[in-house]
Amino acid sequence: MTLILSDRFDENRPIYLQIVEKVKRAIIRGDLKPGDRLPSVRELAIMLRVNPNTVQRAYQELEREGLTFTRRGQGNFVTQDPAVVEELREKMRRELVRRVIQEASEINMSVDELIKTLEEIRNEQAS
Amino acid sequence: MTLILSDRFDENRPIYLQIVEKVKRAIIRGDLKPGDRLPSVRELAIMLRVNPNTVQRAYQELEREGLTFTRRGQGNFVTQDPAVVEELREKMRRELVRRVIQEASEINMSVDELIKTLEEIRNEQAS
DNA sequence: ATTAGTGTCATAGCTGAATAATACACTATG
DNA sequence: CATAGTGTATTATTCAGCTATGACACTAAT
Repeated sequence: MTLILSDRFDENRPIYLQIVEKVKRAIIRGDLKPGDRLPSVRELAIMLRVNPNTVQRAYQELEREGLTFTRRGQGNFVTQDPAVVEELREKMRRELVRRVIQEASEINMSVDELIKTLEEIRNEQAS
Repeated sequence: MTLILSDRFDENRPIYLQIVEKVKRAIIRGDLKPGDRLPSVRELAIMLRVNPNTVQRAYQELEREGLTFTRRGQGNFVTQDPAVVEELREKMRRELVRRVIQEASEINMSVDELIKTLEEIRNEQAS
């Protein structure tokens, strides 16, 4: 299956928004390609152990954002437009970097320190 | 005042937990030092425009975690133990780095790419 | 003693998120 | 046509978070 279902949900954020994020990441990774069909509402509900209504709400939000579209009786599909996917990819990367810098600054951690820590981890992985 | 109050709360996470995080960051930055008195429940409630009960809940959580203590009739204070503060600092730094690596991997962004992006930003700032 | 400022507790009410259980319309397939 | 699998909608219920309000005990200062 294309959607990671391993980890539990964060109890402190709405599940339907976490499903939205999960699908977005799958699209960015290419696990869900343009035109691909998403799991049906009922399928994904079972996989994630949530209510079908919750998945439905997530899918509505994805469609509202233009990332997916619906064919009644058939299912939900990833947008055909690769440009939209690329835009999403860049947006999420920028947002991630922006957030980490912001949060680091709030605990007196400079970009330099951030980089050094990441380099250490990279070098450990290499060994 | 020692606590940043500029930005609004994230509507998707409990306010009391966001207050907990806010206080923790102030402690790590040194804006709140060991032994320092926190704003009173009512004071902070007004500053953050929330209900005093919500601040109270946040303060209870901070005390439960051993970061603050209470003197009835006097207020809440930051723990006297600098080791506890240092431990918190290290924990939050580690957690931040761990999270960014995790989230990056979920959108096919390697540690290398992360570092390169951060370096670009650092160099821009230097100019 | 009185007063003002603390933390603390209790009750009630509101709202959004999530669940549970149905039902209905559409589409493809046999 | 019948069936199974789609999305969609409705209603009811539960729960956590938050607010509003009031009250009480403790502490320090006047």
